[in-house]
Amino acid sequence: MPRRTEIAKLLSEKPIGTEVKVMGWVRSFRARRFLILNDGSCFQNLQVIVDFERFDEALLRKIQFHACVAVQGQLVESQGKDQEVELLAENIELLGACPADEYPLQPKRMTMEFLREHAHFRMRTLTLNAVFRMRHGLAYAIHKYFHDNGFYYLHTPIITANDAEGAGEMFHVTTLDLACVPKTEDGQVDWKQDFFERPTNLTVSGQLEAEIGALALGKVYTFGPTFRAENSNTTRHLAEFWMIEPEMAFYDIHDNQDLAEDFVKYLISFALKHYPDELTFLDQRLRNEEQHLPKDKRRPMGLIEMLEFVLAHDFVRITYTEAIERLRRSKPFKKGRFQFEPQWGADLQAEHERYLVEKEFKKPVIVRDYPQQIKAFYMRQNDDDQTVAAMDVLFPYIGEVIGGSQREERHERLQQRIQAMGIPEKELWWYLELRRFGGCPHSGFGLGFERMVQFITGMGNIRDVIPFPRTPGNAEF
RNA sequence: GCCUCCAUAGCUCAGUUGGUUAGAGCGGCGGACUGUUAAUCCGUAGGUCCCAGGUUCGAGUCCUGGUGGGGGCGCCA
Repeated sequence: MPRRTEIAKLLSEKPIGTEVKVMGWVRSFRARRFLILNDGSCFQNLQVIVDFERFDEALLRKIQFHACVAVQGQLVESQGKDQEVELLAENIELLGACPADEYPLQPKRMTMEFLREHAHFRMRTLTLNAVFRMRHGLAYAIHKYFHDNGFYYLHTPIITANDAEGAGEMFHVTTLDLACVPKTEDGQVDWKQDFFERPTNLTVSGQLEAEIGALALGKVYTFGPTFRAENSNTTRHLAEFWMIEPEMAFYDIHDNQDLAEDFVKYLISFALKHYPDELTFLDQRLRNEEQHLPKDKRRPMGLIEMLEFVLAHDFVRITYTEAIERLRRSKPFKKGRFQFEPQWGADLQAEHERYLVEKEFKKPVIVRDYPQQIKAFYMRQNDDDQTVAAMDVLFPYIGEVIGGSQREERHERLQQRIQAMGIPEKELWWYLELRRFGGCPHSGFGLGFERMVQFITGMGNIRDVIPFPRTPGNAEF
């Protein structure tokens, strides 16, 4: 009895004439003769030829959609045209039945909304299968890119007492009994009795801690879960998402932009090179989806074509001030099509970003030097005293994929900003000390992992590129 | 948080100005078929029309409230 072989190995090595054993889930069983198996080792399936007269009728009946079977037999050259090799079944064993009259999934098109309600089965579908293989590949590519470029992977804390980052609403972390919260004499919550003896939260960013790393190791990056308790209901937001945050000593805002562009392009080229089967499928899927849309709502390019296009062109780099000028000269503004007026001092709205990326330049755009009043306290003030060295990388369809900045390394300036913005200075004592003791110019950015996966897979909703999405009111799986 | 749309068979949907017994395709189940690739063909079962209330002679259809979900905006990554 041969040992089990993974389908990926059979399809790449094609040991024709040998006796093999595979295990996998049934994708389809046509004419009681053609059994299509997938074992997750690759996106491709293996076709098994079943001579039904040689097998027990009761067994054949149980070979249903997504049932799990083990098949032993000889690998031969295929007579059909869509595969090179196939397996002639000599022995079939049912590992796990999947009664079709009760199983919610069906071998047909299902909506993403329906699949989300069956999240424990959904990655068995072709689309989610392709997405999560890609997600893995990109996670690997991220580590590889940074490792190959001399970065160190820094693990920043998930539980933090830092309340000053200002990146968003936070989830509280406590072991206190919520039904009976201990109070101090003046009626406040007595945090001294909590686990950490102070209020703590789930992190909204590892950036401030990454800066500690950068000022010792030179180039570091974080890659971990991040939490935002915002009541955001969009196709681009999650309450729990994964963020990549490189932080580099001696990098200014231009070095930062160079890195961001090179990094993102590396991820795209990695996907194109290593996941052609998945991308071809996702490309076709997107075409099929868009057939239901009116022509003007469809994407101008297919998925793969768009990825190649992004790789082939330099990202546009403009200042915020220039972006506002261009927006005010634009057709949609003159025709009153914008809901919000582009105005110096106000943040760019989603409609403005979309116009710049999809209409004006038709490629990714990096906007830098934003007004300081709309950006975070730690961003470095420019010499004009009005703007800060912030940058956002804007992509078609998903908008802001990266936000970053050169950090304010001058102690007095940073302290002034913290005071001006009313942030409790006491909590940031260690952050300020980084500027007093051996500080240096440094920069970094945050990339939303799921948004990148969304862009590369063409998925419209961010909930379909993370296995177990956390959104307001939803934590079932 | 704001705005908006949707909820009919297991799934995707149709259902006319309110009218009698609620439909299709796919899937399921039963059968035929030994080279299929979304197989095909024949047959068959399957419904609390999301929930509660209201208008009406009569509600899947209209109104109010609720629940669940989608999309847009804001916040951001």
